[in-house]
Amino acid sequence: MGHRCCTKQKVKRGLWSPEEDDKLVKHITAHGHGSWSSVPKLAGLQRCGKSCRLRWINYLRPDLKRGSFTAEEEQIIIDVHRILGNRWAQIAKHLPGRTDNEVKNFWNSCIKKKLLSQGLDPKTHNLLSLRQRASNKASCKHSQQSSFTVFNITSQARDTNNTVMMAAPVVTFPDNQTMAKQIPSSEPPNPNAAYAQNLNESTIHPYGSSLDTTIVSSSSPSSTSIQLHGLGNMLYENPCIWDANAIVETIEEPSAEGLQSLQQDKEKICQIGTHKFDTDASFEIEGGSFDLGLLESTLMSAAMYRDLSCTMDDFGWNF
DNA sequence: AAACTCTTCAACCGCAACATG
DNA sequence: ACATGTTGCGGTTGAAGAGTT
Repeated sequence: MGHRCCTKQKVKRGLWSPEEDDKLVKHITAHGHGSWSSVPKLAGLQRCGKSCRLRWINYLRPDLKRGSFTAEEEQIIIDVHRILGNRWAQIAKHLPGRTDNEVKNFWNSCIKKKLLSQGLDPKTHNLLSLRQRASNKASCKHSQQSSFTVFNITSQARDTNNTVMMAAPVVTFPDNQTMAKQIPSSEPPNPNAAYAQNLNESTIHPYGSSLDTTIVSSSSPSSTSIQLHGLGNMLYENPCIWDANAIVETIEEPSAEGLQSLQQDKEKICQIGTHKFDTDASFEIEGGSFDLGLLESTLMSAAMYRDLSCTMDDFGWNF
């Protein structure tokens, strides 16, 4: 069964031969593609227009970048995917010379596995529950890591005096300290309302991190304030993480040594270089210097993965 | 060396949105 | 308003090559 556009004609399918490529390139270079449905006839090809279009876009276009993806490109894909999900065409727009098909294939063959091996759900970028991770581990040959990054902030931020630029540390926890608990969802039906509510009210717990992060203001689209609290909230009052898909699991009370270690982490985070922040300090993240890595760990994974596609479109990705 | 399994990625499929008459 | 054609997209398939037994 061929495409609807070419059911009347006899068309060739499958891989393209160099001769066919040559015909297509010559035709489009000389005349442009115009209406794709007319291209096969004009170019002397026994293909349907759809197939010609695909071949040109994914393989023959002169502006295509060939070869493996760089680490930088990979990071862009991960970051943008975290926000947009499987919108390959949108993601590809952030990678000059790459096609949606290429990005999709790279995701499915490489990045997906990499995230799984790090204990992250490739759909949501949240941490997998213990059960999910266990089942994944059984099928993943390369998941021998004893710890993984759960909170990776690379953004620049200013302290309350608006003077000090900081780079927050990466905080990792060993596997045996990872736990997840689902907050019972009483989600309003309107995703925009849910998003607004999350931004304005909800407390986000970067799972496994010693930071308790609260969005305290979102009045301006170009800036977001994030407040850092102490550990106690997370560990005792609301020991939980937003995770729409997670299986509910019990959180064990931390041991005395664990608490001490967490307190040390807390102090480390508040002590950046020579500058010491109050543990309840607020940091304002400017839109211009807002790194996707921050988005990753705070806003998105926690608040937005509830099918907020309409909100995503309004996000205005202007790199 | 042969058989089998796994991985990659080009190409296909079906659907939705849009354009045109 | 409707029918038809075109374009673009995301999910899926399967051939080919690489790796393993």
